Amino acid sequence: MSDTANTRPTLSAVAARAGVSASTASLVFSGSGPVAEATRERVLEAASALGYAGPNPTARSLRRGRTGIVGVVTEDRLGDAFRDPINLALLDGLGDELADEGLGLLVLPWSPGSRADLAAAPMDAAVLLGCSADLAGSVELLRRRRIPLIAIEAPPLDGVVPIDLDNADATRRGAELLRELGHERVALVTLPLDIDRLRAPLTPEREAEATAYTAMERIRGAREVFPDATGVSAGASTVAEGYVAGRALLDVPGDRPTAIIAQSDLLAVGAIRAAEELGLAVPTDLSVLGFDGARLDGITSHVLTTLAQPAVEKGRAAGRAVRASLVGEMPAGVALGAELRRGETVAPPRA
Amino acid sequence: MSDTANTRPTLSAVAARAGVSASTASLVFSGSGPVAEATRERVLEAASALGYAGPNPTARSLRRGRTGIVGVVTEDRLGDAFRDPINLALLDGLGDELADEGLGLLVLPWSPGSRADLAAAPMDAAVLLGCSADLAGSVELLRRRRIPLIAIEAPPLDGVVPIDLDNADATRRGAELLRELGHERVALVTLPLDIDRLRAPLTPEREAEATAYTAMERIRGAREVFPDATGVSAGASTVAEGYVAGRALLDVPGDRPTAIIAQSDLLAVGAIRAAEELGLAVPTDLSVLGFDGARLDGITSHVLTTLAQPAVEKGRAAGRAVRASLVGEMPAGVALGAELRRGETVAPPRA
DNA sequence: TTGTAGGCGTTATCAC
DNA sequence: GTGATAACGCCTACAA
Repeated sequence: MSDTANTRPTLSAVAARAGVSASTASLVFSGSGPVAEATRERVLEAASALGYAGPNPTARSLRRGRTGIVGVVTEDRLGDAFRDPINLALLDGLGDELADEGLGLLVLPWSPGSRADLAAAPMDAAVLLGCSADLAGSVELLRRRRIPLIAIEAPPLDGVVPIDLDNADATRRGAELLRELGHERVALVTLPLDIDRLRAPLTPEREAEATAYTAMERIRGAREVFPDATGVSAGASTVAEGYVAGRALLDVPGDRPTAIIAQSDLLAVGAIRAAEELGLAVPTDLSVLGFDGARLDGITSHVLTTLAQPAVEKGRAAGRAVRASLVGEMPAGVALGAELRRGETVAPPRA
Repeated sequence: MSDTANTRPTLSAVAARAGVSASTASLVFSGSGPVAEATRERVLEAASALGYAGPNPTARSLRRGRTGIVGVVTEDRLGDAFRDPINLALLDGLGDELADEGLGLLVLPWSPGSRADLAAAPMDAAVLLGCSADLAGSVELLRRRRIPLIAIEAPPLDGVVPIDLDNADATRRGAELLRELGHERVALVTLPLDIDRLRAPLTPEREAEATAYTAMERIRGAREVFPDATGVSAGASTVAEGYVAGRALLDVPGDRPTAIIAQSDLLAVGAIRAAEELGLAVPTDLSVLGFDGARLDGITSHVLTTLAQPAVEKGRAAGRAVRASLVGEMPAGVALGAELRRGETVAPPRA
């Protein structure tokens, strides 16, 4: 048994066995330079004899100054971040765009529960996903590392490339539709306002302390049309939470809202279920507006009237920005738009 | 402006500025060794003056022989792999278990569409996720790299630590329940049989060439009770696919099956919808058995009779196996069991 | 076409 | 407590 049996073979071991120098062997594997056919074969033979699996990625990274890894920072536990269909679509787009470059995704949860060590994670660039103001700390850290930063729907941050959605404007357009139909009492079901994800009525105090950028932008857009609109914040973007929120808004004495602006389609579906359980027909007794426009497997509902966002394209745009920043460019930010898609869940209020 | 303005500062730059040696500065950051308080402060001061963000992760990895990264190899595009609630739960468990150790997850899709470069990805261990026989090639590669391998529900592979579920036995127990109730014509709706994910009737030929281990094990378990059972394979584990499969099985002339064994809850829900659309009541006209037992947000259905599997625990077990293998142990495999959970979707066949 | 030399940024070891 | 030295495994000028 040879003495190299137990330790990973190195390039020089292979070179030695093949009777060439390490640099020549290196050329065989990197392909960046001419090597005589005979030499190449001897090297490959030595490699397979030794069980050499190719250059050590870490050493190569150090030498080249590139890891081939892109970090994806999420504000949830892994599973939760990926439970949102919009994030999944985004991930598809991002993954596609990066896979071509041989870049891998390193998932970095940055939530109160478990937070990855952003200081120690090897990466060439990072995409900030469920962005809120709470991210400021992590951004600071990554910036010191001089890691190019791409943020999806985040408040403007110095030196961070924004991939934005017109959350406020899109919501405003949706709200205008409701107003044109004659609605006046409109309630909101929002995404979580911060990492505490408290499920509770909106209050000026809570809004003042909110950190979730997307949620706040959508609220802002709604208020441009219905300045006094209030409502409840959900604990997550799920049908179950939408249902709870819907009950809270609809199962009340006195005047109910005639329309609900939900900040995601899942929340909208939940609200609709709450309404129907209370004997309210959608859209005759209650109009419901959603947000996202992603296909929801297995969740039956009316055809939602919703603000459809280009989620896959968001991911692609982020991927392109990552690639640009890796070749030293400072990529321009991207602003994407959501589109009002007319379904069957809004109508004039009952006379 | 100093001449170090444009390049990432290094540990020795910091050391130089603080007037100490690199090794001493290193101790300040790694904390592994005694450093005089005054020295420490001077070093930290120099670091912040230079904008040093801590030791370069790649260099550290090279030196320490550890990257702090665990690869997760999936057989789908990212988005698709994470669309399955079972995988999400598993990821939660795995992430939890690894986060404590400061280990990050590097997602490596290994599908015909986009396959990560398993030879070049830095990692200390890998978890094989949507495992099928097609993985053999990638396993071979990773094994040559001497990377500890943990496989979730995979066919036995030399040197790979298995985290198994009793797919065959659990399905058999479910099938036995159906037989005891008096069912004789039982049809299967299976998970995809291979990476082609063809949606089509089961045939001996297709089964012979199938590579998806979990699907085949569950088929095997069903056949222990209903040796002649046949059915259709779905193109994915979704309600939509379950619906299509259900139509194919139920919307036929002649004797319909009186029971369906679906290989996931999503498929089961789809099959139930197909049945009801055809005017068949569940469970009176048709019994449906699911698999998984995960909570499905927003997907309303009967309370499923299903084989509930410990998905989070699967992830945790994999995480523990990873940790063990990183300290040089060869972890024992783990065998987990699914439990028959009686819901309201099975009943005796109509007389 | 091949080899030599040097360094990527750290940290472990061992002296002092 | 601190510092010199070497090594982790590879790649790339440059020289031969």
